[in-house]
Amino acid sequence: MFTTFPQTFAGMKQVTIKNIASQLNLSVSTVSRALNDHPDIHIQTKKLVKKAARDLGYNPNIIARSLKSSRSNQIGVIVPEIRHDFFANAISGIEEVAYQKGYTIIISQSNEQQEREIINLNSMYLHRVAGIIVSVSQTTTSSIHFKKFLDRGVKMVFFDRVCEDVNTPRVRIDDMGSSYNVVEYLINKGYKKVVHFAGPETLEICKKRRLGYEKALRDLNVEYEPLIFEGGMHEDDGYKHVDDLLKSGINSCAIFAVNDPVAVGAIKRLKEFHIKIPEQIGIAGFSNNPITEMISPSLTTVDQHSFEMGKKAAEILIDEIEGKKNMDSEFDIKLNTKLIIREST
Amino acid sequence: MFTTFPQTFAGMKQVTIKNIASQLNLSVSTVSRALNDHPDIHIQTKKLVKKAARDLGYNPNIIARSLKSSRSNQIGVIVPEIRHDFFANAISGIEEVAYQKGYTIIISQSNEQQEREIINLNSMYLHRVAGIIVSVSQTTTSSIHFKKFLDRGVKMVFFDRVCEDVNTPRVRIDDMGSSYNVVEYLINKGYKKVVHFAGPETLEICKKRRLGYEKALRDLNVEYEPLIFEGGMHEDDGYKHVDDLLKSGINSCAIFAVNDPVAVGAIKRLKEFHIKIPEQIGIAGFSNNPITEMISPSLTTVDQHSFEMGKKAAEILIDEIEGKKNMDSEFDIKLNTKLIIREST
DNA sequence: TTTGTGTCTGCAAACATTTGCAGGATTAAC
DNA sequence: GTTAATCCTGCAAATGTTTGCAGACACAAA
Repeated sequence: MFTTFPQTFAGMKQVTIKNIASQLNLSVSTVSRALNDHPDIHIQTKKLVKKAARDLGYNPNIIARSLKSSRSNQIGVIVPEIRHDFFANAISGIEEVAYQKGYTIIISQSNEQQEREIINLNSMYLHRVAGIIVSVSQTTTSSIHFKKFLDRGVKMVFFDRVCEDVNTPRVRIDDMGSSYNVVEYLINKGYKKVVHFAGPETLEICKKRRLGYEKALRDLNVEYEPLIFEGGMHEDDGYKHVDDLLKSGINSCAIFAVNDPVAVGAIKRLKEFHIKIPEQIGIAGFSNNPITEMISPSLTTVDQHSFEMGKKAAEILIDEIEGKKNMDSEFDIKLNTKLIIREST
Repeated sequence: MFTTFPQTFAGMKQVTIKNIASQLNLSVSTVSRALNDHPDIHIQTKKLVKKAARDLGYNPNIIARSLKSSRSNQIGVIVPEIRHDFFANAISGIEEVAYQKGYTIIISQSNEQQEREIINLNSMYLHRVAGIIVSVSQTTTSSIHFKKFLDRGVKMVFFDRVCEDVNTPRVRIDDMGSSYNVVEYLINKGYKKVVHFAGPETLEICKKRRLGYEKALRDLNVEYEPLIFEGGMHEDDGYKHVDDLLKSGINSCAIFAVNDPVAVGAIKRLKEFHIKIPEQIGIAGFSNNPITEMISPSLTTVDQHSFEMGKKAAEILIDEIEGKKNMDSEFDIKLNTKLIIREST
């Protein structure tokens, strides 16, 4: 008889505002207003209604509510792949602030496919999400699908992998500056030559990191040409690049890899050749994946504060949704990164 | 004039079934039926309606639809922490099959707090999700909140961290059998003693792993008592356990850790003592986190197929939602695990 | 008595859909 | 000419809320 929860059973009809109304001999509108603390309603009535609502186990029907208001409290999140450490952390951050502010997140992954990005975007639009947070896929070449929904008034915020030619708030790191710092550090550390294992040029972040590398070499007046090995962003890419590097006759230098997996692949291959790290060849990655701390030698890398990035993106979006003019929202936010120096350099 | 998308602009009213109806001089019901391929509607009418829908850029209002049908195509997912590698992978798997079958996932994390689990559960219920996939939090001691919603007819599937006293499909690994295998392997490998770094007893999976350890020792007729160090599931726990282990006078054995982080913590500490792994002390973990492959020495562990686990859970839930009697759904699915042998043993 | 003011409540429409029921039209069978 | 059958379409209710407008009531001021 005395359970914590109202008496319910399978198939039981949901308790609506109507039930409360009839039980109390009030109209639905009065009940609705009472529950929403409308000033027109007598305080006594409010108390009465609220008590009845509690007793009956009333729960507002969110669906009906968003039908009426044509807006939901859901925030859409589209990322390339949930399982990637960086995105998993960012999502965690997003969920965290969404939860605090009373929003719910709905997630989908593009699997790096533009086509799927479009489908997901559309599905979220149909669900009348209050806003969407996106990190674009690697194969996304056009921004027309984003513009389409922006034109329809959908609030959108990009993070990390942003879409350059679309006018929305963006949250990312200063890729160029961060990679500049890494290269500068490597040079100061005494490495006579620094090569770069780059990612695909199509990804803005890869381009930026490469530019930072080049700029650092220029600024610091090193006497050699930039040497870049371009490839993907996975372990095998780094693994293969090492072969190419050694074949090119270089056997003493520092490697700056576009991200941690590539750096890890490189370390593996270097170890197979029994090359001494960091003495003979030093190596630095990018992202501060958990792996980097565990691997031997542990890897110098750049922390991107993925969790905070997610939080920031969510904060901006929600401010925008709620009409709070966030000063940040007009900008391109560049979060600080942190160079983490470990054994590999 | 010739864009890929229908002409729309900010604030533009959504195109409804009503618009199509009035444009074609049909009733809304006819249009609705035509779009849903109802047999009552003339084929010509259908074509007409569908063309008009395309031309006007009509999109069904999912909200209105689920208000009417009081069901959505959303699947709720509640996990302890999104950022944990295991859960991130499982979520990826869930999203993958959900996407294939036309569902959308909404995610929230309990942060290992029962209270938050309840709130999330409730929020999902209010959103009228079609079903919920759960991995329970560490601090969840009661199952009353799950029962509450099950009683209300909410479909639910548990994975990995299941709730024992609740009657729903479960997907998990055979923790006991898997840990049995690990211990058996360690003994066969020649380790004279195998100790266990256990997790909190409150977590079913930890209990099971411990039982597997104990059973293996019993079955294989080893002459020593089980030696268990109980603690949390993080790196520091493993780190500290090593101190306790050495203090107890043991300096040659194999360690079977409840999960990879604990094992990794142990490796770190062992290395600080310059203890030889695997010669002097061997060590095995559980989960096959990416770290385990990278760390030196690389860690023997058990692969849980997290991605597949997510997929399986989603498949079962969707079958249940759609009323397809999946044979599995009455069972406790135990996915195969795979012992991955690496340098640490 | 009328007018005004303030406080509280209800009617009914609106949101976009789906669907049971009924009815109109056409054709075929008796 | 009646009856039945088939095919197509529309009316109206229903889903659970919110909200503009109007009405009811009480009480005070003119």
